[in-house]
Amino acid sequence: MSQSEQARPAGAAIPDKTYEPQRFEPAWAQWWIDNGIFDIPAGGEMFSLVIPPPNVTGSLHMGHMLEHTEIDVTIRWHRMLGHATLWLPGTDHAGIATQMVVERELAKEGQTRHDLGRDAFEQRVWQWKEQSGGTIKKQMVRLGASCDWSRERFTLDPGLSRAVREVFVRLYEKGLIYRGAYMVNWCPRCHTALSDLEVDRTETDGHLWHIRYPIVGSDQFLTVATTRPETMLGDTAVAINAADERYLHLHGGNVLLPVMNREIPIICDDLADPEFGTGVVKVTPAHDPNDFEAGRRHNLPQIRVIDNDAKMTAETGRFAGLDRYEARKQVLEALEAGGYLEKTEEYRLSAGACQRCKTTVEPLVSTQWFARMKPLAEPAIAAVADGRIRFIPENWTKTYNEWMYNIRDWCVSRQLWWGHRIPAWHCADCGGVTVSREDPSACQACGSAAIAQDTDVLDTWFSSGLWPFSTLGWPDQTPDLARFYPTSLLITGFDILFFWVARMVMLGMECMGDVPFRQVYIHGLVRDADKQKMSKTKGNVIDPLVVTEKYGTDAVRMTLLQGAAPGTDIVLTEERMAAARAFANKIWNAARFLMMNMETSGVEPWIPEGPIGKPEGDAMEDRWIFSRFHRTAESMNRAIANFRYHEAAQLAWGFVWHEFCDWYVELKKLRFSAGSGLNADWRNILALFEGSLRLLHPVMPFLTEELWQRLAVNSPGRPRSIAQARFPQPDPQGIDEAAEKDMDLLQEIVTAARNLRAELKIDPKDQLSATLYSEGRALTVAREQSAAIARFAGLDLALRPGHAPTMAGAMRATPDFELVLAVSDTQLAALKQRLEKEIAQLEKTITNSERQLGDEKFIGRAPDHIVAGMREKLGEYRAQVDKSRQVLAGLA
RNA sequence: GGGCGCGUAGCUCAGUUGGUUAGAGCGCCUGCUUCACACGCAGGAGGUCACAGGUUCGAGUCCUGUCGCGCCCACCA
Repeated sequence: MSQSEQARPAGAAIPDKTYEPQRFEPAWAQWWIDNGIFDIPAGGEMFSLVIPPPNVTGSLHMGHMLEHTEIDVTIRWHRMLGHATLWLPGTDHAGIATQMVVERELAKEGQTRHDLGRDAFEQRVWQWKEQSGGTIKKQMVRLGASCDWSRERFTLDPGLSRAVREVFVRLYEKGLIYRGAYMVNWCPRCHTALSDLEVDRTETDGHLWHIRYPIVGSDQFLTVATTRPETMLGDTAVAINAADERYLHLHGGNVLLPVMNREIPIICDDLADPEFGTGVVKVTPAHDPNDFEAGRRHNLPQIRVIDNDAKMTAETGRFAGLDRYEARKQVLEALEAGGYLEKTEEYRLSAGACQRCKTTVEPLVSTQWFARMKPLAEPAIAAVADGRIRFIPENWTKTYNEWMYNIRDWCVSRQLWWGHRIPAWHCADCGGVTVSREDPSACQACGSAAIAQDTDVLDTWFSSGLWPFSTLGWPDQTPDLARFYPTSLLITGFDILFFWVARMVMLGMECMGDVPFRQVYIHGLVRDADKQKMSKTKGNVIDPLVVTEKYGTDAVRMTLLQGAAPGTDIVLTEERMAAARAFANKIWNAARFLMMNMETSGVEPWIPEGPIGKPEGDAMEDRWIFSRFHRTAESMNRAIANFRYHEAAQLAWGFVWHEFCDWYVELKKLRFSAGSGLNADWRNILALFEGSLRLLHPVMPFLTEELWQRLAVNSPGRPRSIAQARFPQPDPQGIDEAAEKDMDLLQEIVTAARNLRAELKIDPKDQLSATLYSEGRALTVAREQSAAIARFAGLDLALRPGHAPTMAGAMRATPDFELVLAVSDTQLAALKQRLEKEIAQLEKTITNSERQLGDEKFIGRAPDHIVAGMREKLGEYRAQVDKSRQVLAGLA
């Protein structure tokens, strides 16, 4: 017997009194894996999904847990439908993010990556990766993720790196990757270029400075407005609009750049908007994307005035070496001193910040590698347009299209050390570039051996863009690739729709000639009780490990799913988790109760073989619960298929608690008897309970496995795990409308009686006589269920056809029946007394309220809400006293 | 500047193509240690479905507008 076999609970033992998920969840998590429960069968309908690989930057947060729970529900459901189901797990090296984390670690030791050198630093990051990747795997296992760990992948695995290299070379050969000096977003802290997506726009308060540029050969000047005066040092023109008659005569002339004392031309360009500011704009081709374009249109020189550290370059003369913000100050002082500063306005401006380190990015011209996107976007647009890929919720299609239609080239090179090294070699002799699948030994162009590999690495999303096929063995034609690509479904967050989803579609179409997935379900964000996004900096994160330890994994999963309505965010609170734990506890105790009764009845743990159809025998409660079971199964299958997880969770919850436990088990209590053995009652109960566990299994895998194993212990033909059992499918044969109607009547009779008793404040222990009048089916139901009515409603019921002779006080009327309680003299007296006392007290309160509300001083001085509140209360007292008087009158 | 979404019970949210009396969980009130469960049982209060129009036999659900809130995209100094 293996260690994990031993870790299983002891057979059929009746569950302990308290539900303590911590005692069995970790054991089952490990047992599933050790026993190959998630192994994929050789044949059958295929269902595949690749995980959105978490970054190896640390551990998993609630967003991951939500995502993994949704994935796991879908995966377990498909597995239980008998499909060959693959959930491929893995992690992303997350270039810039991980490098930053490790650099921070180094900083604590007073070191930089440069102190270590590239190789040693990479080793260091690998160490970190091993640790973080291990933590992530451990967490996923603990959360019950039913993935196939034998297929676990990492974006820097040799196989995946080969795929990256293959794609890079292919795209390069097709002219879809090029290298050149263009305007990029540069992070002066991370020291790397960034793609547009990696720049967050944030609005800040700033200024708009109006600067006078003297016109050469005149005593006039042109006033330009800028938010970044320090860049003027690199101006190589000023622009006016060709349609702007105010300045048109100046076209072709020059202005003298203040401070720098350089003559620069006045050009006509649409860059200048006559409506904005003065209608004249300075042109700094080296430091602004628009100016860069304008500069190319007019062949303007680019003067680099800010370097990679965001310090001023030698080009700026006396400002050289200054930080960009210090330079701004000093440039402004110089302008002021020279009388060039016309005015300063308050201005709201948006600046780009590095997504990772929040440093303000510097737009500058830099030689980088770019991927041409338009040709890749076209097939990606078509794939969605013609329905080969479907977004759920559908409106994400629009967002996707919007981005695809306006796509711009993608800067794929990063000046980092952690990532896939760009497979390009530069020749020291001829300057030629050799891009190759195999490491070259000589320059392709001139044959020189003096070549060195490009020092840049690729954007981390380049490799994750290949994830759906690189993980399956591509570029080799592996059996997995043939079997599982295209994948069936992707479940991910909208925050990486462009970063990842869009790129997977483009690269999948390009490399595989087919879509990477057929459906994309976009889930919401996990928020805290104040609807705030969870973030480490805000300190409002709920740690999955902490709450799963506290409430149990099943309860947290249930809570997440209950909130997971498509298109909405998930508000996660501890109250909800506590409620979900109560639900788990309820099931636990139902199982405990059943097993205790099985013992006294002499019933061995047992689960039926084959699907659930109709009940044995013709007891109403059996026919009813089977019917409700099939309807629930039908709805749940549909809900999960349509990603309506909240609905699936609610259906399971409502059925198990409010139908199975509240009514069915209560009704069955009337039929338990010692030594009865495995009779029809038990076979029906156990079939339904076991079926309910299967319904619930995708949502609450641990609890259901734990209880199922206890029930299934002596059933030889069973699967090893409930995870391998079939998910319940509705059987029309089991639908019984007559039983449902009868049950409705029984519930109405019982509820009416309970309601009356509560209203008349009759002691729950008092058994009452009552008469039920009806012209229909209610009499039959009441006769057949008289034992249940006696127990649930405390009524000894007499049955009469027709209607009640008088409208007595203790009566409840429905369209189907009238129920009249016989209240005995002593009860009546007690009731009268209680009512009279209540009325007297109420009248006293009412008198006091009326006196106070009649006092003008009080009305005048007391705050309005107090007065209003008191008036409202008075109304309530009056209504209550009226009701009590009526009841009293009815009883008299 | 474009695009998307939200505003339903005290709180957090469901309510898929418009259809009989708008639901859940929590919270609140009342009563119950009923032999599985007080992480429980039973009963109850609480909603002009943001506002104003419109379409319809019928609107929380569709249309228009207003107000409030959030998110995404965008090269205007």
